[in-house]
Amino acid sequence: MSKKENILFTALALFASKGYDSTSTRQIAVEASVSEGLIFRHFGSKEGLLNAIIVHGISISQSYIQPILALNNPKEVIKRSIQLPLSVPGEDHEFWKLLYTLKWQRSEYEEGAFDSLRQKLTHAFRSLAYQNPELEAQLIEIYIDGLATEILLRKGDAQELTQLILNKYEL
Amino acid sequence: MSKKENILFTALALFASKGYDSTSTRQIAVEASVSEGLIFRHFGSKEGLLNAIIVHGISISQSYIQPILALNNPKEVIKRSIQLPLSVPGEDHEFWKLLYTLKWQRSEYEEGAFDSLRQKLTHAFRSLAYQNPELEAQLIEIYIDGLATEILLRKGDAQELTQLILNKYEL
DNA sequence: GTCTATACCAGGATAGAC
DNA sequence: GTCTATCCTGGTATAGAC
Repeated sequence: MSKKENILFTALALFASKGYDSTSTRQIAVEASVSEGLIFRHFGSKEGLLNAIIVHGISISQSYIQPILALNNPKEVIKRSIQLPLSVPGEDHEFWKLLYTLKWQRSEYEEGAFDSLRQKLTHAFRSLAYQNPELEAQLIEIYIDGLATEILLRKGDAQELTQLILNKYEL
Repeated sequence: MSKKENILFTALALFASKGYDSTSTRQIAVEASVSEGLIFRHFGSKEGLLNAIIVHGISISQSYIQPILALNNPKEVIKRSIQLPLSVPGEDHEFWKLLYTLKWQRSEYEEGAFDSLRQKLTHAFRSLAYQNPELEAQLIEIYIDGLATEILLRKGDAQELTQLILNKYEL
């Protein structure tokens, strides 16, 4: 791993656990075993470092949204969407925790990452003749957020909860 | 309004909009038109100020949870719980936004405010003979969080979404 | 690409007068 | 209770050498 990557992943871990503002570049440098100056050489500013993390994370997250977008069976789309939080690998949890934190802290980061998924869900509900496909899709997003909160914040096992929700849709 | 209260409400507004860490005591002092020293006289530290805000807010929030705890009809308990986010008066929105932000930022603040409500909901579902009352109660909490997010963060009108959820329980 | 040294500012907090 | 003035630390960021 290059020092640049090293800085990026160290910063991600610290931002996720203590928050962006209360993590100092000093600390990132120490934990990553690099000089503080190097952070600024590579990323320009602390904010630049944060952006690099987001960009990297978004591209990773596409990798588990893409497969759902490719599905044809509407029931399968709904099912896989609900299972999404459970299917995110542990190594990506830090990134998602950071993103959820930022969402509340700095509205700029309210994520468009899920826009395409919402559209897909809307279509799925429409083809299943639900009365209000848009709202139903929004509700699935609420489930995703809720399950993510359970997993990321309370470190709970969301398996049962996921199953309960799937049952409600007879999936 | 005393200067002390003035500091408290000004800080609440700033913390809610920009986050705790990136709001300086300097700024609070300016916006509240008091000297910076006064903040520390009254609250000891910036952290102390935050605590005062939380304590004040928690006591307010009891005022809309209490009425639900007093209900006897289980269906009514569920209904009113789901309507909770919609029923929170606009003037309390800032406080809730702050609390949701802190929840992700500093786990200490993961709120026990709703513990009693969760118990009440569990009983309600049990008396309605639901298979898994605990999980069902947890799901209602997810609805509450989701609706709160819609209202507080996206400033959306959660009326339709609330109705959709109520329909699912035939309420 | 990387480190060392350092500038410079803003943060929280305190002292002392009124 | 309140203000003014001030301290000190630690934050981000830059310069210059290797």
